[in-house]
Amino acid sequence: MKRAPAPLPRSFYAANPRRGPHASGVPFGPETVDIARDLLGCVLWRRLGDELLAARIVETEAYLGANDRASHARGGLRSARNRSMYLAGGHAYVYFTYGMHFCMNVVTAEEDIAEAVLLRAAEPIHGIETIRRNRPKAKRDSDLLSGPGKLCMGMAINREQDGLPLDGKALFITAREVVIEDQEIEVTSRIGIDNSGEASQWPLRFLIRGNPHVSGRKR
DNA sequence: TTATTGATTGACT
DNA sequence: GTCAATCAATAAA
Repeated sequence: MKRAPAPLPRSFYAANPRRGPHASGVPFGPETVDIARDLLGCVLWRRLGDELLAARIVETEAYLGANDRASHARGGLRSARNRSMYLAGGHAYVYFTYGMHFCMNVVTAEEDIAEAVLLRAAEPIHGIETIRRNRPKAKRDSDLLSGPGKLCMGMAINREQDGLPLDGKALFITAREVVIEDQEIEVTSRIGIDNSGEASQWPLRFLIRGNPHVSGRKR
């Protein structure tokens, strides 16, 4: 069985949302934006019994808590669904949407600050046979994890992983194995949140430029 | 209590 | 390009 590197330390996820304006132009939540960027290239691991699945993160989006109209925590809302968003940085927030899909976030910042990074797409690097079985409708390998719902389906992530720490046995994230230059990172507005006013335009989506495993239709 | 909508995907024209 | 699937969370009444 493949041996995984050590998980990222909890300090990796310790954003400080009160530090001030950010160079991105977003008027708050500076560090969670940086964590969304830094998560590109990091590896998401999932243990299923004896088997380890792994995928390199290639697309993320930052969600900035109470002041972000697109966030499930907009206006400071607390509910049974978004409870995990208020955990300390370094936990998973997994939710169910459209009656059929799960999406996984990496919670950032301190406890009671509901900031998080949505994992939108990844590139399978280990356990790909199992990932293919989990994604029977995928027509090619670059579609196995090329969207937030696909990523959860392929990596067998569901309600049971909501609230888990990201340095645990069943689910964890490890550091980049190669350098990623700033020029390799593309920044856009977020997907699927058109009804969130100005927040719809904020540059909070990060992806590895030209990577075939990102979300969206392919040529 | 009922109605609307969604951090999506996949099939179809 | 359009649209159905499918249901929980949230909003509206």
